[in-house]
Amino acid sequence: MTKTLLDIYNRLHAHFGPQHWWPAENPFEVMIGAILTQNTAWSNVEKAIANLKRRKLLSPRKIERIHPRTLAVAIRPSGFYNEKAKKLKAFIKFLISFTGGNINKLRSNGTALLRKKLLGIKGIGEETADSILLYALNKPIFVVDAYTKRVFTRHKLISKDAAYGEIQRFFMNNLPRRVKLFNEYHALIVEAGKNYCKKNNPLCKICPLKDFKYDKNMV
DNA sequence: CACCAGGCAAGTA
DNA sequence: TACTTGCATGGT
Repeated sequence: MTKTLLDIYNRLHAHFGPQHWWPAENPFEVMIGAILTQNTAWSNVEKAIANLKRRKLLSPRKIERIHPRTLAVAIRPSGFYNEKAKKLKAFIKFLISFTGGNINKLRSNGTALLRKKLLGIKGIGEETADSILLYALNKPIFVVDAYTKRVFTRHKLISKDAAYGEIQRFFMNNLPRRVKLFNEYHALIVEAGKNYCKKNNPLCKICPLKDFKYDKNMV
């Protein structure tokens, strides 16, 4: 039952190799990056993060105190900077009120509670919440994004109109609940989506999943 | 020039 | 509920 999704994972991993996500120095940086990368190329997020580091702003207390306009200027390269400045402030406000900015204390809470809390913050939706849970807090939850939907729809493994939660359950119900696996799998899907499952290229000849024989009853 | 990128919330019908 | 639109930079 869990065999086929694992087979796809193995195929992708053999092709692309380990992805080393999330590229950041610490969990706090992961959380900031998760917000900054919303609908934005990662290369632009890197510039914004570098600006924050250069200005010594990459800490809960600094972002708590800084004026939104100043914060917006620093994160400008990541786009939607006024919106994202608000989002960062809202997230930090939650973080400080909830655990005083202590990440370990944050991590000591259950996944379901944390997810609910994160979704209550203006600017954090399901993907961002799950990215924070998995990549910053090491919680076993599967991250779904546009690539996940595109790749698995193209390969006819999920329906076109599947909601976020359905797709997430599809993976979580059919894979061993391991943080490392969820981490690597999502990153590999992103890599596959970037490289192969593009628009105008649905039948890519070198797609690593091209000749993959899947079982219709895999789930 | 157009299109896209590791989304989300608010508005409309 | 199911679309649509605003938000914005930087790479191809």
